[in-house]
Amino acid sequence: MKTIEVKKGEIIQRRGELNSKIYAVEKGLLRTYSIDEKGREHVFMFAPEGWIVTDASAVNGPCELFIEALEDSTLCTFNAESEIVNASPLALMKRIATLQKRAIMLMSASAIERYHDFLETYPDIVQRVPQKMIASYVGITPEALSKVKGESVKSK
Amino acid sequence: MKTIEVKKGEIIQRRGELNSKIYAVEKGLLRTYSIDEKGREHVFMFAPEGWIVTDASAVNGPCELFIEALEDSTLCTFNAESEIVNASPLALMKRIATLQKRAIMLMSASAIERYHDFLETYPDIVQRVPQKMIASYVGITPEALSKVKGESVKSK
DNA sequence: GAGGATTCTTAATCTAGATTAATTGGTTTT
DNA sequence: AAAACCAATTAATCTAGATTAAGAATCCTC
Repeated sequence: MKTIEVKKGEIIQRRGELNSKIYAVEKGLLRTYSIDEKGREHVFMFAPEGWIVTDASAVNGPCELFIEALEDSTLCTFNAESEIVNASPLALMKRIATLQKRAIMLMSASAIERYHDFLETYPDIVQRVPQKMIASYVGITPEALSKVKGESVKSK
Repeated sequence: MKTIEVKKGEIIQRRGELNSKIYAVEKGLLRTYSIDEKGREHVFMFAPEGWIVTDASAVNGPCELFIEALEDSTLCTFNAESEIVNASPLALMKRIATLQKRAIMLMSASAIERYHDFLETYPDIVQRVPQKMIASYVGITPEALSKVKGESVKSK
């Protein structure tokens, strides 16, 4: 385990890399995202202070996700291979619960509902990330996000 | 840990129940699903022989998912609370990887692509589950699934 | 601090998939 | 074996969100 500092905009991990690590965010803000065959980015999760990030694609295979610093950040890094075995199964279960909820939201909720879920999940970061990344997390285009936000304000 | 037999159509666990368990399918076929506020079912996963099912919503809280036997099945049940701590972190990581892939598919792939992903994920169960449950797993209506399957046949 | 590049928003048009509805074939009930 | 019900398909219409485009605001960079 060691502590590292990363600059805003730095890409900490790229798809295809083998040395998958676990990152605990002490200060700052990260995001993870995938890029599909059509070259589109999809924000998978954000990680502000106190959150933990791993690409769980394969414990000993190439990773699927990119990890990027959205702000200058301080991170604790753990070697996934060795440390994961000792990681708390309860922490992993929490992670599974979050993912389960995410998948269910993507299946059953509308764009505006998923936006509100984003606001609940990350109450403090709306001002810190660009709209287009929020739209990507929600699973829609930035244009559509502008539209539904405008509509939900009007309808009040 | 103990082995139980369940009949086709039996609901093994309901949303809101507290005694969350882990089920390992020895024989048969299960599905898990959620029901949203509009009363719609969403198939979360299938579990044929060799698969494991848990509702990971909350380790000690009420569960989110319903679990139903789609065929007469034989299951090994483990008490989640006590056994989860000893569960292999690697098995949990595999589960996280599956969920991560599912969420990414839901964000970035079209209905027909997600249908093909279903076929890859569960190569042996197409004949064993009704179309409407496959459609629900894919995240579309049965009508839309009929349509896209018809189109992909024609285009060959 | 001017020029260029992003970002955000609004609007017009388009499309994947939803909704509604009708038809057919199976299954279960009695 | 009818009656009633459920599953699957097809077609017509509708809608949430995508795409395209254009203008205004904000941010780098030289």
